Amino acid sequence: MPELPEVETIVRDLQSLVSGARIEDVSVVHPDLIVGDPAEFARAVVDREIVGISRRAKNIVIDVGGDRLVINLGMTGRVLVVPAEAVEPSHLGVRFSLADGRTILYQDVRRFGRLQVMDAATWKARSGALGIEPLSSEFTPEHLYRMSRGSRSAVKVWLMDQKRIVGVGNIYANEALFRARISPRKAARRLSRGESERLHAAIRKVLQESIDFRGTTFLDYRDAGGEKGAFAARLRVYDRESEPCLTCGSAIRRIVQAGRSTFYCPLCQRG
DNA sequence: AACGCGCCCTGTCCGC
DNA sequence: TGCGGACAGGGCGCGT
Repeated sequence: MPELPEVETIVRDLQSLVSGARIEDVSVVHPDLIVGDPAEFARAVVDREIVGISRRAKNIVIDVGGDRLVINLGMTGRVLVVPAEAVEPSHLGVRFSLADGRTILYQDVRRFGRLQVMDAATWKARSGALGIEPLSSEFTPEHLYRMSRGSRSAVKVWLMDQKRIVGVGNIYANEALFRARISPRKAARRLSRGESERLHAAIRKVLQESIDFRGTTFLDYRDAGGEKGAFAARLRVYDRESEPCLTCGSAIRRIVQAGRSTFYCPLCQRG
């Protein structure tokens, strides 16, 4: 479900809500969500303090005093901070009871998400295998241009590969290509320097704008307080099949690439 | 080695 | 009203 802006929003929420909190108890309701042994997972986080919270790609990374609790939300995962008396939601996966009485809930209807505890060195290696952060200063137009050389994949599919650029999923791949006026079918290696520059700028702009609006709620996404993001109203092509292009009025088209829906304007995004 | 596909799972919506 | 099929912010493991 969540792409970079949604995960970033949750991480910032968690930073203000639970930094410094102590985890007093853990109960794993759905063991299939845990990578590794669930009992070991519970032991590794109980009686630990939440020292820091950060985002890497689409992962929430919680420093529990050396070890890292890494949460990937899959399609429908939510991390919710709730008061002691709160009614628990359906599809509860993991419950973290805090010493102050509040609870952090991991909820996931489809259970595509995963939670894992690992030591800092293991996490460092895992993180190193992921692609570049698109909002970092290391990510430049030149970087995008060079990475795309040699890839025969359609640029839309290429953009979603987390080993290259992280955090861009189906919604923002569609939106960035529309803003850059590039056809989603174009082979990545055929991007010109000018197109690489436009795409680089469009990726950063759409991700940053969405963060400013606390992410896109298409169906399931909620922030750590259970609220929807407001960016859905600002999407220009995603889920707008047959509706008029906001630039030229042409009907937005939907095609399928690598099993995922692609939305684009056939006029604004030619060649 | 890069790339495409099927699969993991539940819920919702649409057409018949 | 019921039922089958398609589809939904992701990612892994497989085959070629």
